[in-house]
Amino acid sequence: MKPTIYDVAKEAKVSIATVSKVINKTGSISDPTRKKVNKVIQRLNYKPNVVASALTKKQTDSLALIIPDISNPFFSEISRFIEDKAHEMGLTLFICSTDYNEEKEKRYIELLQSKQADGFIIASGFQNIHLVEEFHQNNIPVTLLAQDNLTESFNVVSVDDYRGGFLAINHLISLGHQNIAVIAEKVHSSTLRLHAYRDLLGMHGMPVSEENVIRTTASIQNGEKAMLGLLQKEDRPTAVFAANDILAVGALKAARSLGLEVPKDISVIGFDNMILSTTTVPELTTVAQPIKDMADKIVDVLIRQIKMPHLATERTLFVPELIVRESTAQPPKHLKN
Amino acid sequence: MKPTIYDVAKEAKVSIATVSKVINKTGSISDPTRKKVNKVIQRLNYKPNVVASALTKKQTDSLALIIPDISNPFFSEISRFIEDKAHEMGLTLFICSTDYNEEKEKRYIELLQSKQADGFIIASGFQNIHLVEEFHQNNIPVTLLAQDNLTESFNVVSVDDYRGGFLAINHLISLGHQNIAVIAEKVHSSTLRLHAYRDLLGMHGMPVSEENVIRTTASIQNGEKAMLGLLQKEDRPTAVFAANDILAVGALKAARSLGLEVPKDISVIGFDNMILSTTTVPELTTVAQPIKDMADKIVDVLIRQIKMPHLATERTLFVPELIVRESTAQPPKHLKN
DNA sequence: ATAAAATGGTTAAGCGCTTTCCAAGGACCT
DNA sequence: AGGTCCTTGGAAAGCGCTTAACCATTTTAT
Repeated sequence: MKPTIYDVAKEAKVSIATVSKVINKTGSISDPTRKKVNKVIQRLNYKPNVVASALTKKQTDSLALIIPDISNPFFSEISRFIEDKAHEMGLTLFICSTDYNEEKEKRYIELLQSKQADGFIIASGFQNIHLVEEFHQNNIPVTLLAQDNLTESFNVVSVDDYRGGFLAINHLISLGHQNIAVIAEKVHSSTLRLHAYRDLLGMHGMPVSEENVIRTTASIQNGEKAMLGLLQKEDRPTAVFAANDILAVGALKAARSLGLEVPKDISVIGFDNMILSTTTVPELTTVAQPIKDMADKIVDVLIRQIKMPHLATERTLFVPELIVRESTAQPPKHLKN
Repeated sequence: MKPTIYDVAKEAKVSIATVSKVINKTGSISDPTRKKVNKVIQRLNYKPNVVASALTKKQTDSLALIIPDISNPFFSEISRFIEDKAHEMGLTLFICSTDYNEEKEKRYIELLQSKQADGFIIASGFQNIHLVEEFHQNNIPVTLLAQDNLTESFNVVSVDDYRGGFLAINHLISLGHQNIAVIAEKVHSSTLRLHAYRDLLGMHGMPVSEENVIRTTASIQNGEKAMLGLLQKEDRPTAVFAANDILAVGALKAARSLGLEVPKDISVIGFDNMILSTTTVPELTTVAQPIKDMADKIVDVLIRQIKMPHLATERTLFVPELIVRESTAQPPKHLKN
């Protein structure tokens, strides 16, 4: 049998209270007894049962991270940073992939409530925001990641999506593009990126043709399909802004399959700056999110909320950065006016 | 306050034992009382505290998955399948990234033992196998993933790495390549792939030059660096087998940076068939592991071991498959003999 | 009709910890 | 010498659940 605190206490000839206190460095314990207890702990290879301690402390020192899909590189990269930060703060992480599926969202959230997670991080792409609103009523700490919801007062940390969209479109416009299309996910953050597109085109007196904005879900195939549609149009765009790199990679593939050269014939810009964006040919111009900073911040915010539940909510927006690589250039000459 | 089983019992005017039994569908409870209890559970929005139940049952219904890095696409893809399967079996998963770092390995394993994980999955890339051996002594269920260790009798599920290497090299040889190099990770599975290389070259009477085998760790940069070295040699290989796709992508980049065309000037073959391998130009010829099957199998094996600790250990090797895409071709004419 | 078994539910112990409260003893002061 | 304070450690309650043991009915078998 695994040794328990009782075994340690008996061997060390002290009470279990004392053992508990030396483990947790609480109370006041003299040096000799502390050493004696520690020696026994070593000898028995005793490991405290944190399930038991969680039950008494009503606190599990674990967080839940709810994302659409860990196999999506954007989420796996950010998850990694969140894991590191959480671990650094002495917390463990449950990572759950919900596939943009409300059913799964519900199941996982109930499960993790049962598991007594101390707090929840809900990432972009979460469908049923009502589920999250229930957290508020039950006073469960939540913070939203890259999902800037304005209807309720959640703590959120995100990139400034509008600004990111602005950066991307502005880059294309300043290269001389007049006919710019967008392929965007059907999630809130992409909608914000899209707003920047519309606003900026408006500011430059360019018409926004609805044919030029495609809404889809993130996958290489969908990016490909969307791009194919765009390229078959009569008045084909000279540049496309894909609202994430996955979609952009699909767009690149589509262009290539039609024999079009990027960026000579058409420019493509992505968003997120995932590893993917350096493995393509040409390498992808994109907008980078400071995901490490975001990861650190979100666990800080969540911990703060756990410790001090009644603090004001806070929204943190990080500023994105344009990364110019090889996939954008001036539009083809004959198309310029 | 969150409702407990006592609240439900009081409201339903039954004992907590009865409530427990209807929740767990154990014992024999009449239909009327069951309905009555369930109604109260609904009304109070009661969620059983699984921390408490874990303490009494001495079982947490959770597994630990120890991998080097969740942000590596190979691991994030397979983690996703493992998560799905575990969840399907009613288990949750702790995923931990150890960065090939013995320090972190140790910390995480102790942590997860404290958390009372019911079983452990140790993935390829785990450095300190002694840590795992301790599991055996403590009777903690472990199974090894894609890490075919022969020194101890662990349960393992893996791809047949030797056969995979064989497939890759055989493909290159049958295309006519005589001068084949290898870039391999410094992990056991890659070593097996390397054995196939040596054996096959031997069988065909080709000399194995040690200059042609590079050992490194998995990253795009390392692949690039290794390839650069290979290409600067006098007697440059006409084909290279990268023991995983990450390395292969690096190799592709290196070739391109030197103005070499793949596969016209040099062939590259990868291993793993990650999404990455379809996003490159040219698309990567590679060896696919059936990771979904492997994922399903490994949780089955682990669960079996948890339930029946004294069953014989079992090693399951899945057979890999060659996926021919665009990055391999016959060697350049002037180099053939 | 009576014994045996099945049914439906309760009581109570215990899982391995944390933490509050208390007591004993020593140091220090008046 | 007696009182006060501080330090160190222990006793015991309780966290929310499961489950063995038990009891009282009711059903079934003989």
